[in-house]
Amino acid sequence: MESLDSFLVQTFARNLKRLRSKAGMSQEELALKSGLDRTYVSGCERGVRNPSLVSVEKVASALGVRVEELFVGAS
Amino acid sequence: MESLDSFLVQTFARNLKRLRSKAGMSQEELALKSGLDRTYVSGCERGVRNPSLVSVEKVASALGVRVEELFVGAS
DNA sequence: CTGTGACTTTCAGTCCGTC
DNA sequence: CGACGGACTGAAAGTCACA
Repeated sequence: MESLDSFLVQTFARNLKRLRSKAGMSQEELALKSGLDRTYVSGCERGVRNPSLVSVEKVASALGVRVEELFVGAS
Repeated sequence: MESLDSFLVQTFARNLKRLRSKAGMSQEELALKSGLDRTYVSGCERGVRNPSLVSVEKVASALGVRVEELFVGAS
């Protein structure tokens, strides 16, 4: 699948990957904790998914970070 | 329609309304500038819509604010 | 452990209105 | 000007087998 050309989506993707790694979690663990599918998390990190706020909230909660953290670098 | 029970959606709703008012724009003007539908903007402000990141990016751009501003108060 | 294509179901997002 | 409803279309949500 092709990655989306939205700057916000790509920023979210990078931060998600960064924060998940920092937390020492695998995509699979994050998926489990957030109640999302492993392949969906994968798609979000690659910037090929355009998640809704409800999905954003789920991963932020699972990572134990504030939502703003997932958007750092978005101007 | 019923309002969503997502904290992030409600936070976004409040901030959107606040920032739009501050900018002195009507919902219709914001809709036009962002390329979204008038009724959709209304739904977002009432917290009955669950926007995607692409839509969030559109309204932030139209309002001339950083994305983080739309999530102020979300912990 | 992660990427990916294909797929079905649900809902984001539009457009027509009324009050 | 804004809340709200109905009907619609395209895209997001959610899942799977396989690389």
